[in-house]
Amino acid sequence: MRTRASYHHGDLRAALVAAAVGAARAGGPDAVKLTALAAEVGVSAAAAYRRFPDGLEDLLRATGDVARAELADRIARKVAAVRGSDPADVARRRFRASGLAYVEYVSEQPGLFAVAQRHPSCLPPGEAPDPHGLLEQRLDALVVEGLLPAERRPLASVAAWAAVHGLALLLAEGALAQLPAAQRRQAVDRTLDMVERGL
Amino acid sequence: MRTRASYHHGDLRAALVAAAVGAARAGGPDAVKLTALAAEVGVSAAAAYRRFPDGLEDLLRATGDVARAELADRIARKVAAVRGSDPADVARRRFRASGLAYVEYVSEQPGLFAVAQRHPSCLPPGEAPDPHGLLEQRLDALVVEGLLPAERRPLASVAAWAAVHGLALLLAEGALAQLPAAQRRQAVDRTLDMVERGL
DNA sequence: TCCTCATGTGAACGACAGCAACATGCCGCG
DNA sequence: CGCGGCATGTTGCTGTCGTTCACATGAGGA
Repeated sequence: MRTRASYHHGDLRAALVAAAVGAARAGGPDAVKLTALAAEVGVSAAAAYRRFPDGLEDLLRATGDVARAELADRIARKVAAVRGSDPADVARRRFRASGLAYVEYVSEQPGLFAVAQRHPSCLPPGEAPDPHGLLEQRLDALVVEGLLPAERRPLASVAAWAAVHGLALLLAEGALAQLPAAQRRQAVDRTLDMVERGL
Repeated sequence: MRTRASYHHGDLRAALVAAAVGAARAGGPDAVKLTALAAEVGVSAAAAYRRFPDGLEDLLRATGDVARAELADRIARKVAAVRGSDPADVARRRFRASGLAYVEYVSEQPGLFAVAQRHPSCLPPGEAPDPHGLLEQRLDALVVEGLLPAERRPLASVAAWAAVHGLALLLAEGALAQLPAAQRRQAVDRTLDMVERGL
């Protein structure tokens, strides 16, 4: 990162994305304002259009990719932290851990996550972070361990994702946002129990 | 409804809400612009502030209440349409019908529903439409018919709501928005199966 | 050294939220 | 019947923001 105040910035794109991520964390998608962020970075608004030809929408897509990467990382770490000697038990606990990580991330970063929801990735499919792919892996592991019948494997990811995604949104910015911490944990456990039993 | 073009409008508040509902149906929350809607109704922007002291936010809350009322009505109708002679079977099918109605409404009116999500009601608790209350009624019926163990009744509404809410959002404006109709139906069935088994 | 193109600037336009001071007319009170 | 007050609307302004255009600058290669 160059602190030098030259005519050319050095890494304007990264600086703008970083500023946008900060604004989104604090105030959600509506707080990401191209004009204000360009000024914050020390650059005219028009300069931002060199790096983001479609303007604000491009910036929000890049910001959403940061959120998706953070989410995928959070899930991967929490899953990897689950250890044990019984493979079936590990598979089951890792599946729960992935759901829990999703809810935790959305609860901690509701504004940034909202950007990811509303603005699809600007990266090519191979490079884009893919939280959903991690869920598919967990479900495959459940099938391998005999915890999920193979005939129920199709569309299982949709059902599980829907439950966890909905719960996360209700807790983070929906009707359950005011729930005290103890009841939040109960709600998460109750929902994951339902998913586990019902999948 | 007065068509008369007098100095005083007659029912400006209702006219603005109706215009806002139309805009939200077509383009979501960001399409609701106080200035443009006031012009559409044939009134200056400042006039709208007489009826909505907090400006745009107030208008969006009132618009969200229309969405919540439509949703509650949709659910109530679909539930009431389920008839049969076996009370347990009726309770089970009515529970599914309420979830299906939720998904259908969100899929058909994603823009209007998004307003309801992001902007809480401006009505006193007693008068506000309450889709969630209808779900609680369905769950109570399941307990009465012995389809849901009483010890699982607490927080069951959270789990069921989360699954249906998440599914609706994924289908309406999320990653599953492009799914063809046949697979959409399968996704809904698969998710409701999970909820029914797992609750 | 000079040329070129990426990068950045300043100015301008239009849409919009919100506020303030002024205008209008409906309705009730004397 | 007339008059005055208050709800209702209006014009006009300020500030923010997205977006575009013509122009300026400077870094690096021919």
